[in-house]
Amino acid sequence: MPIATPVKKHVTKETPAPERARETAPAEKGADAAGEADDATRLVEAIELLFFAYRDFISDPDALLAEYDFGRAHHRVIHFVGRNPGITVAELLDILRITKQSLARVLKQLIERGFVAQETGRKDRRQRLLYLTEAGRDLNDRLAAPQRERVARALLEAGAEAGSDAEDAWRKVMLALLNKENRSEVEDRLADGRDRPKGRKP
Amino acid sequence: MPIATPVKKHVTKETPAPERARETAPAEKGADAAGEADDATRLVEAIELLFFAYRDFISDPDALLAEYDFGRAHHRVIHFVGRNPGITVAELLDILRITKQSLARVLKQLIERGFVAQETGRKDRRQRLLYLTEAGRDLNDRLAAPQRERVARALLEAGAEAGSDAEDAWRKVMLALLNKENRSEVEDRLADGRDRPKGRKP
DNA sequence: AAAATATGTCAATATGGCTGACATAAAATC
DNA sequence: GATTTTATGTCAGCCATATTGACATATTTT
Repeated sequence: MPIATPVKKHVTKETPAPERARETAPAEKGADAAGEADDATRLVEAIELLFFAYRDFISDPDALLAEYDFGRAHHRVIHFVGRNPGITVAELLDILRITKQSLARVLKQLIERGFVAQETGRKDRRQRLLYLTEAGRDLNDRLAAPQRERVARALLEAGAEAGSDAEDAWRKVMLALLNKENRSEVEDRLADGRDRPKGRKP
Repeated sequence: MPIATPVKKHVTKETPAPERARETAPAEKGADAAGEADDATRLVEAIELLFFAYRDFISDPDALLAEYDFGRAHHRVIHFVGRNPGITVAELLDILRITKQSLARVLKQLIERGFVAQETGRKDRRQRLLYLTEAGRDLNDRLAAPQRERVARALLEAGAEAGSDAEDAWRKVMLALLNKENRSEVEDRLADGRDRPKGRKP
């Protein structure tokens, strides 16, 4: 599917800005003779913004993961277990949208190497509740650091330009991009209603 | 690497909202006793927003691609060739951040099946300039449609809530999320300075 | 003439998805 | 209490898409 960023194994490259001199691009889309951005163009640009932002965004922790011989799959698990201590396997699968067989592989490695711990559920002893170990929390933090910095910087930069509620506007748009069925799931853990309890429904 | 969404081959599943009743999540992060979102939490939430928004966003065209037996890689190529008619292989590689061997495979298929056409560069005859064929433009459009709709809807919803410059703020943040080296590259094709010519430097 | 560049291609490998089938333990239901 | 359902784990194989390294070709630059 669409415009999902690839993985890039050994963080190499860094090409030095290509010449970009198009010859004769046949038909420059639609109505932008002088300086009008028609809706279609604006929307396609938004699509690309998502692509590029995400591409750069997820490029941050790669080097670190490589040191551990982990991949993005491991990162995702670590992140969401870190965010939802005691999450069940089923819930994790629901977030990640992968099969249990796929999850099993990375989860097994994470457990073997001591980043994730399991615990039998007390109410339902079939369940395996997942937690980060000390090492797991540590790695999680080191992985998140560059991403947090990136977001913080971006919000600052943009906020300075666009008004201090830029962050709020950004969040609202991002949230509105979700499938409706996922809104509440995500909203639950979000700051929108700061008072709401996070990740549980007692 | 981190929190990049998986591919989901045969668009199945759709789990019916799990129970989500955590037992005793040990330590609920940091300082949110009552209703305070510390910076770290806000930033982590932003990270997740990017993950979830992107996950849903790229899920749109999957069904369509499957009809053609294409994957996300094909979509990416079609999109960027469509946006940059006459783009060279090297430029495309630079955008996609993959190796030429990886590109070669999907590009070959797209050419064989008549969605992309090559043309020898006139100034530099080593170059292969890439264009979408009629069929390619058509597919590109059909792929983009649900994504455009999604973005349009999101901007509307959020704009209604957050003021009409929500779009502007959103774009500024998204752009600020990019690596500095990529800013100008991306800005070039963006609406920020509506007057600037797109994708060329004559 | 030699070197650098743009592209293509062969071959091997890894990651992380997928499917299907089956196994176990615990809970829920009849 | 027996049966069925649920949560999880696991084996085995497949596929898409990425990687690396090496090398070939045509063309442009030096």
